[in-house]
Amino acid sequence: MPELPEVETTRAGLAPHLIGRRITAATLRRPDLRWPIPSAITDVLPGQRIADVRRRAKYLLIDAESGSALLHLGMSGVLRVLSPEVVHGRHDHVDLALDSGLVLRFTDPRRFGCLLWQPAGTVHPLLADLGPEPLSDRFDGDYLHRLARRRTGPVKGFLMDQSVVVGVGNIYAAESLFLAGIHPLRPAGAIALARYRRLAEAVRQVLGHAIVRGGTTLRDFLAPDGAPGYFEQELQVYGREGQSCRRCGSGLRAQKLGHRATVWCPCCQR
DNA sequence: CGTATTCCCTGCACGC
DNA sequence: TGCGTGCAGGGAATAC
Repeated sequence: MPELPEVETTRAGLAPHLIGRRITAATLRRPDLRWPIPSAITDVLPGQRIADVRRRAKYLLIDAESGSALLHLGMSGVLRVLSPEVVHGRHDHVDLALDSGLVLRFTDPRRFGCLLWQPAGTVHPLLADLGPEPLSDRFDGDYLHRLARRRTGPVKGFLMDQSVVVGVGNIYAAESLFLAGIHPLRPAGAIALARYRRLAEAVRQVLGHAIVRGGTTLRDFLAPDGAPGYFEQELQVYGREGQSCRRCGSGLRAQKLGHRATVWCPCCQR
């Protein structure tokens, strides 16, 4: 389940294969993923050179001359650079052929991902209202504290709101709150500045560490080179319901928040 | 505006 | 062995 570190890992893995290459063809094996794939992908993109591969939030942008292909991996999306001789499977929905002779293949069994088009000089609506990058200078405890003022909902949901800060999904929200010692159900507006400073630092630390580790592998995420990440071995609370806290030994508690599993340590998180 | 809920989709783990 | 059920989850859309 790609969150920001997995997307960043994918970006870094793809970039050397893509930057400077020309796209020679686009093959769609179905017309849509989460949304219809725009005609520009087959009509405009082929023939263009890739200038850069960027990430914004959990989106990947493949910058070509007249615009960018905008990709989201959703829950189960994988991008790989392969020899075109590799036989495609049932969920290999899109191939972008490169002048290197290789293909960029987008696989997504659950089809929560998307492939869209952002014309040069425009910002796609999906990117228009996103919050700051968690690893940028715009994100810190003062910023979180200011934004949380009128929020009465649980801090976990606040932290996962992509208009507040991008890239923090269910796994890293749980881990960051554990590291900061904050109870995930505490109302966002009822947390002091000092604790938000701690939380912002925890988010940076957890995400930064996960990127270094190559992303968390759960179920169906693989990095572009096929090497699984192994951050999951270091998870403190996520997926550990009923087990004991690695720090204090207390039994970890769990509850549904919205539709998301939420796990915390009743002793370490207040 | 903020908050809670629903929905999209498939593969897998589970129980009988 | 096979079937049904529940679950996983990003985030847009919807309803208050």
